[in-house]
Amino acid sequence: CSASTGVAGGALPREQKGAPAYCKYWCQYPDQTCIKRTGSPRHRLTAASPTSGSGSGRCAGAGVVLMAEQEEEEVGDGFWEEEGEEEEVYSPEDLKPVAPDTGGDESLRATTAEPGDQDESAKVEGSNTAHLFVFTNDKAGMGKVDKSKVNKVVYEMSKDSAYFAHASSQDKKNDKRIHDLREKLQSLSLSRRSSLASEVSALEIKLEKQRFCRRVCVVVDMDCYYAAVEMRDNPHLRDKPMAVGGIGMISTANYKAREYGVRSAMPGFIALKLCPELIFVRSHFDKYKETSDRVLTVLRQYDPHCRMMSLDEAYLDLTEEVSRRQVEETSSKANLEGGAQMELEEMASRVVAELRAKVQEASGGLTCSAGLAPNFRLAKIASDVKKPNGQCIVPFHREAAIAFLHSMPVRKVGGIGKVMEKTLKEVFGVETVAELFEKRLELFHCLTPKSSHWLLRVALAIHHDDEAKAMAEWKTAVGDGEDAAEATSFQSV
DNA sequence: GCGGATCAC
DNA sequence: GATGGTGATCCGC
Repeated sequence: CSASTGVAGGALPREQKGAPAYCKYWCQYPDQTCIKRTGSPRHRLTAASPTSGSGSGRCAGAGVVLMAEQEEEEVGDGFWEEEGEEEEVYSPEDLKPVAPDTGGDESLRATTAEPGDQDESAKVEGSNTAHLFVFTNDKAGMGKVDKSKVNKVVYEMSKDSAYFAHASSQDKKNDKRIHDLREKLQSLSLSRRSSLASEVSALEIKLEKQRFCRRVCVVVDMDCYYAAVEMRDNPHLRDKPMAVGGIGMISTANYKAREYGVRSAMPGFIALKLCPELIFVRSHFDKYKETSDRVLTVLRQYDPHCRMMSLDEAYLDLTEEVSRRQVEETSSKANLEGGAQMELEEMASRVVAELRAKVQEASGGLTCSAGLAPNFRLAKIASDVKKPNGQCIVPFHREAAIAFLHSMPVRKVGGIGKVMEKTLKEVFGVETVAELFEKRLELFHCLTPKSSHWLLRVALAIHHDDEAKAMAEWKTAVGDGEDAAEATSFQSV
């Protein structure tokens, strides 16, 4: 899971969407196993300048708002833990606590309310800087960490550096964009709003037709992978705070280290300040690769086309495997009783639990976490929910998918990074996906059509290309009879 | 097509 | 003292 790669061994970016078919980096799988299955392009979103009419086409001025379109991984590591097999069927209550900014840190609770001008005023020395760092967003397994304390240390160690100066200057530019967007937002008239309302609702209906809920998408993510491999090979490291990487940058930290707030993508010298007894281990990519290959062998038994996104993360489509087992189960049970088919959720969970056990065996005891959902965007997010060594399933119907996603902070969505997170929060007051949906008219007013469309799909828990294709395949596989009628019933609102 | 920005790992 | 390296994509020019 986590692993930022820079440090030792030299620069090893993970494979991204839309990459060439042959991954020339760490995961050298010539047969394309290392690229993501759905190569949808990212796009970047721009705010229309207040002066230029938004409408179609170009808009001069203003800046970038976001990039998007992918079901990318949260860098979510979990902490190392050998026991505690967990399995989770998602239900709304369970996820409530996951919601946005529950953990302390009032400093981040910014100036959302008044859309006026507090441009330069907010120079309150260090109070508001956590968002400048990638590694300050919350991660699995760091619940007990005193975030404000960590943020303070990070700030103290950084404030005079060139890095910080650069980050601040970038942030300032973004503040300007935020300011422009706020102005744009204020220009939203009632009549404009009502025309947007009909436009957007028509779009929702169209998107809804792309929904397909019967695909079993699974994201498997190894728990703090590099650190886990190192601890497997050096068991005495297990009860000590340890990080893979160096003084410059940390790839992965074990759970002991995370108790101190140490995490991936954090510079080692800051980590050392947070945890003076931290042990640094240099990375051994050959071992990670070798173990990863063994894991891949297991995964291919379940989906021969499974894709490794990196050494520690894989995307599988288990639709066929689960369906096959359902049939098996039904026919064997039919001899005894009337044999109702086992629920899709139940069978999928069972298959994934089995898969994870095999992964653990094949990797010499490493644990992984998994997310199951009707599309990969959701599965990716779900894979982080029960980390470490657990799995989370989003039931295969529309309401569950939406409820699950709506409970999430927008930052959990692949493609929304720290810049977009701040923009959404400060311009629209949006922190969760539910709020994203509530503010869809405002978004359509202020952002480019492309941006708004993408965000609407996110808010509806639809992953378009992905699902449309899967649905088409499913329909043909199933034939055109009544089953096809059933297929359409799944997409109905 | 380039430069800048964002996101991902 | 000090904050990785790389690919992909998109926008504005």
